[in-house]
Amino acid sequence: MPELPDVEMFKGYLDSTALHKKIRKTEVSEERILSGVSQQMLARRLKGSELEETKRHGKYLFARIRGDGWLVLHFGMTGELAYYKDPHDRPEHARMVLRFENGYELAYVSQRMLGQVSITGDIESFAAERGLGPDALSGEVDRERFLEMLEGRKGMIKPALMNQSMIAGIGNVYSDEILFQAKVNPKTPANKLSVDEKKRLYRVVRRVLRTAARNGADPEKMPRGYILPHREEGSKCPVCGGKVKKMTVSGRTSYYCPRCQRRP
DNA sequence: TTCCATGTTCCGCA
DNA sequence: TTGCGGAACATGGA
Repeated sequence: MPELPDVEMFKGYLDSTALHKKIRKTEVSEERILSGVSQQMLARRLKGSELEETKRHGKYLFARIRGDGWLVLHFGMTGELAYYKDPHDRPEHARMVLRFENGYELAYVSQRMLGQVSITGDIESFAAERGLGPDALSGEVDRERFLEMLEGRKGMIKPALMNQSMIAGIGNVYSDEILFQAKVNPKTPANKLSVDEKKRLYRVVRRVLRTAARNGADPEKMPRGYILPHREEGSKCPVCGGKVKKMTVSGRTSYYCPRCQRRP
């Protein structure tokens, strides 16, 4: 699930639940999810402290630990957060649990464990180490910068949009939505896009991500005319009524409308 | 039983 | 150098 809009939703969730709560205990049931920090170190850093604010960069969520540093959460393909009062409600795949003084728990849930939890002193240097480009919704990515990024790229537009070192935050599902809204075929070489198409893509990237974030990244709440709720081969295109098709683009399943998104 | 899945990373190759 | 395809990671549902 977690692309930029989903992580934005997790951010709001953490903000409205676990912020400013004193941490009594940290439990990690799967050490594999930790990256660059031991269970003991993590527990020591968090104990008696609280999470004070959150930031998001691409698909990463950062929670500032009172005192020093940031807790880093990345959700992989199946991650999410859960805050609950009764430990019996602890989700099955809770890999890390913060237990607060008030008795509540915040769980980092990850069925497939493709995500990671770590600690960093500084978000900018963390992003630089991971080779993350600017966040797709940040002011850093203005139209000019976006056009420059696509300059000279010979590869297909879809993997370019999903390339986290170019822009951070767009994944498989939302790249499909963006290309559908912009009426661009996913396999179009980036350098074959007209200037108009590139400008349109820029506008659409922001509009789609903002809209999805505002609607809690819930496919059912997307505006009419979005392909997201129709990610199924043979499903009806919400714009032209034609059939949605499935194809593989650089190893990922893509849904698109051949009529609305013609090859150049 | 086999295939597939909203992410990332690494390798081989063009 | 850039970018693509495939594999790997790990788990479970259709």
